[in-house]
Amino acid sequence: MEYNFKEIESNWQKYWAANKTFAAKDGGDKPKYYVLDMFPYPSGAGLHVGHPLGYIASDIVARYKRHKGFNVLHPMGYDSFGLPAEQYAIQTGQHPKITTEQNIARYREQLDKIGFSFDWDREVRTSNPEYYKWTQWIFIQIFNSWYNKSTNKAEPIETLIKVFETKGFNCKLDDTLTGDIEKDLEPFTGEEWKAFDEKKKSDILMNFRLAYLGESFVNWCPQLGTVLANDEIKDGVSERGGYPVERKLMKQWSMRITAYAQRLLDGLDTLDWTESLKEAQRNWIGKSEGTSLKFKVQGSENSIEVFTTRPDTVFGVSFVTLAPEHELVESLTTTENKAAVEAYVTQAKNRSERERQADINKITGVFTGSYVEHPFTGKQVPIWIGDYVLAGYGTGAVMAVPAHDSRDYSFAKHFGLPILEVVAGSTNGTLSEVEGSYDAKEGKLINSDFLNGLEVKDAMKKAIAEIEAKGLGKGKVNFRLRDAVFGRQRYWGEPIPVYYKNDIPYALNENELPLVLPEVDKYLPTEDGEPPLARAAASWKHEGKYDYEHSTMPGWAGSSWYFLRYMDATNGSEFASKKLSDYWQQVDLYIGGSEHATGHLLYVRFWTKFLKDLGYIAIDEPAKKLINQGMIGGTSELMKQFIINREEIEKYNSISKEIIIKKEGKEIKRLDIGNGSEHCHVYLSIDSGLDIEFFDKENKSPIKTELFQENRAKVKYVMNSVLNIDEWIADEPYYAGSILITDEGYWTKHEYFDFTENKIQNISFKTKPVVEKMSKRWNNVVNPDDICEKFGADTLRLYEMFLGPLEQSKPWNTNGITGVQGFLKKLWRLFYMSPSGGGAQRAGEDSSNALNVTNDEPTKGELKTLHKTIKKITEDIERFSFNTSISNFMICVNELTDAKCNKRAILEPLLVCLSPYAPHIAEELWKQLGHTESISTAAFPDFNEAYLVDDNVNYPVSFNGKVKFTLELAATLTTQEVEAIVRANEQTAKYLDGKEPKKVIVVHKKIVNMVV
RNA sequence: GCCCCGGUGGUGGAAUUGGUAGACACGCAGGACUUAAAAUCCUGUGUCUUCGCGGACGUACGGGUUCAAGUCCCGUCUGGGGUACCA
Repeated sequence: MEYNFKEIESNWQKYWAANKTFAAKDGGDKPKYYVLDMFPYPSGAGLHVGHPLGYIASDIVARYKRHKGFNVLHPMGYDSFGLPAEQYAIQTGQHPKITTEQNIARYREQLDKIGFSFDWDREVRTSNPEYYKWTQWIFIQIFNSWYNKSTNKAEPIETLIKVFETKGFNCKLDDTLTGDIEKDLEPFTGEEWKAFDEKKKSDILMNFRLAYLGESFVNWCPQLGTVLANDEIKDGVSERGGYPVERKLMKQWSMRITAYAQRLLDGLDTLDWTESLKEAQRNWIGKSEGTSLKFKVQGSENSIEVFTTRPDTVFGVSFVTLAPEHELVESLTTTENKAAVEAYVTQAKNRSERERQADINKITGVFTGSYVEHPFTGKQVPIWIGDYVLAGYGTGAVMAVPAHDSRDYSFAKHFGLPILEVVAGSTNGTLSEVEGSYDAKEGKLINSDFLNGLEVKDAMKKAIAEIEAKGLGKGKVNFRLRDAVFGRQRYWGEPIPVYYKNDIPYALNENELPLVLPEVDKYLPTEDGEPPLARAAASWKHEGKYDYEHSTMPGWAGSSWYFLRYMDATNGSEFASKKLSDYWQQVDLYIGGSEHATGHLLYVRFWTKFLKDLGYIAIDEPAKKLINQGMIGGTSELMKQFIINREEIEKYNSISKEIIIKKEGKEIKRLDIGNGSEHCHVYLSIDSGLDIEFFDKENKSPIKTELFQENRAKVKYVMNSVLNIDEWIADEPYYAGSILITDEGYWTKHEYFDFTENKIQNISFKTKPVVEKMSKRWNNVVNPDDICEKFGADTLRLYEMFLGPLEQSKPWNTNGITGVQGFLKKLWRLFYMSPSGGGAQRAGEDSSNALNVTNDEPTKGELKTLHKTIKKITEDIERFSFNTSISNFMICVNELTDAKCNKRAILEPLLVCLSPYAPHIAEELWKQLGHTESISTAAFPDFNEAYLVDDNVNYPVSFNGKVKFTLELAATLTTQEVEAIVRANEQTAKYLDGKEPKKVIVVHKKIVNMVV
């Protein structure tokens, strides 16, 4: 019987669905294991072959863990709110819900064909009101919470109100609250608080809420009509669509993720994530320790506070720089500098992110005309304004130490400001006119009064102590991490569950949820720039009269807690019951792309910590172990094409032409191509040495011919860089008029010829593979469906794993896939050996039609093969090395084929080992062996060391580290005995050449090395 | 610039703790079967050298540690990813 993967695969996919084979049980005796794939956004393009890479890996682990006796949760769902569906809705007027549903249906169809063991009963969609009800609910919890620095966790806002009522507020909380807007708060007493009106109370509390409405600079994208988070911008343009982004001051909903900065940083140490990913998060959080320091403005009551990480260099300050947006800019500017400063500030503020990035090396700035006093020397220090100082970081002002900071250095050089050296580094005290600054935190302090002679580290401590003692500032930690902008001026997202009464935002009550996304007539902003939700019917108001919030939540809202929803996907009264979240705990294995490093993976950690603080869940981190699967690139197949010179092509439109094929300058063939004005596609195999020339038949003159190499054949029709011409033409009749030429002959009008006009069977037309991004544009997109159709899902699964290590990026090509399919066929034949011949199929011999598996006792060799395989596969899965396990299966089947082994005692356990990788064929053969239950219920075979023990060891014998020959010796021999035997060996004598070895090293059961 | 990860045959890659470098697979060459093709099977395949036995070289490059280095250390080159006036 033939291995008929199509029938087998569709049968088993139906069986699994009908029997809910992979439904997870919520409890029981088995230990739990939670394997999760990163939430896919169902895009209109469907899945290409790169997407399922991680899903296959996680599916293997899920199936393996089931065999190992775990209760496995392996769910899948859709992050189904998002920009592309909305952009499509704007263009076509079709509701994004419809597009989204179609895309999901397509995704599902593709996923099903690959045979994943997802528990589809738990599917979630973020755009489903049953789901986003709880996203809104969590938002309300965050809104109703503040971060208590003394308990170091989030608490209900009521506890803060209690504090205000009893003690009031003395402004001392401000350095513990890291949001951008609480700075301006005035102190108040408990009595005063009680007397405040509701608006005032609301405004004050807004400074503490973890979800808050605040005015801040945002990344505004006019083309998309919305704000974007930092991680949604790449190179100064929007990640989706590539539109320019500008800075804009806006009132916005934000999340106070900065309150969690330290915990997000500390938590990384407890996670088994890749170092590079953790490093990316650390950089993004960007902790820096330093000190604040006040500089008194001369002739004014004001002082400028700066943040510095180098208090040791305070004696090297030669000027102070303010960000253009700094609040003191106006008051510090002297009359004579006013015009220049105003012009500069206006220009700097209007520069978009993109422009700032583009001329990063362009140094700009302006002098205010004012001075501060140096806090220690009392000398006057000029105040400058420069856009290299960011308003949003630290205090928006820096003390410039050009000798020891490269940015200050360039600024000083550009404007001719003094450079004062205070750390003797590599230049040893003679820097002044040397190129560049000395930024290293090493060396002894000079020219620095009480710091002189100290090492940088000690000088820092002493400087901070002195600054604090003088009341000029204090030690401080700063984070680069910004609060996350939460509002989006878009339609296709979760409505923010807030309404406004007398200009005060109120959260909805839980029983009012979900706040369902209203219908609108258009998905565009209104004429006066309000978000699309402002188009909702006039009746869409809270209690019929109060406006709802018009912005919606960002894409990351729904994905920040979805892993919890899978635990209890249909719960109507809670986001997930405590009982079930306690049972399922953390995700044990999370697989997804590294592009989520500073977005999703930071937000999901933030929300997890928040929910834990309020006692809703027991875990502090969402995923214990995380693997980033590598990107799959595309392989394009370039065709070598000859065309008429582009400038002259018009001229030859109606002239009858032919092409001349030349070999080593000599003409070997002429082919008539008629007088059509359409392009004649003339292609030459990439490995050919022939030359092609167009020829004008009417004027009997050659036509200027060019080589063109931009055309890409659809990769679907190319295997090992050989184009399947017949398939290609059948699918793309546009190319039917082409001429394809190789050294063996040519193809034209659906027939093959050699150069003497004889019809031939085929030619091997070669294309040139180049690695590019997988994209429709390059004709190199490969769909998993096509591969499943042609080779089967099991082959696809194995091949994706066989390509290389999961975490490594690699281009897709289908070259090796036949080897993987060959392996499955070979496995199949072990079960269907012809009773007469057995093993290797002789040429022309049919495989047996009946299953032919015996109950004979396996030999020692067969057992060794099996147990070696069990051992390796187990080790490989445990360390997520899937490519090597495929190799090991191949070795196993090769050995069993050589041994002509068709014994049940060997083949049965082998099937269980293989079933996580190639589940369909394993199920089918398992059933044929007489089992009535799914193979997924079988226990993973135990590996028995006893079968692997060899009687003999093949010792490589080396001389000075170079292996010369091997000796098979009994494993029981001691190292001394081995040495004696090797010394006595006649081959040894040859290499020793009569000399006595200086030293002999024998590593037991490993190697012998003689030093001569 | 800074941070992270890589560099092994014609190709994808293997070598888990320093112990026979190139497993497994593709491709290629030759052969078997076939009217032919497909499918399948067998043999060979790192480079150089030799008729052959064999020998020499070989994991980006240059050094080092070691009886022994793809693996550890130092320096250089190079590819990919992240990030960037964050004081």
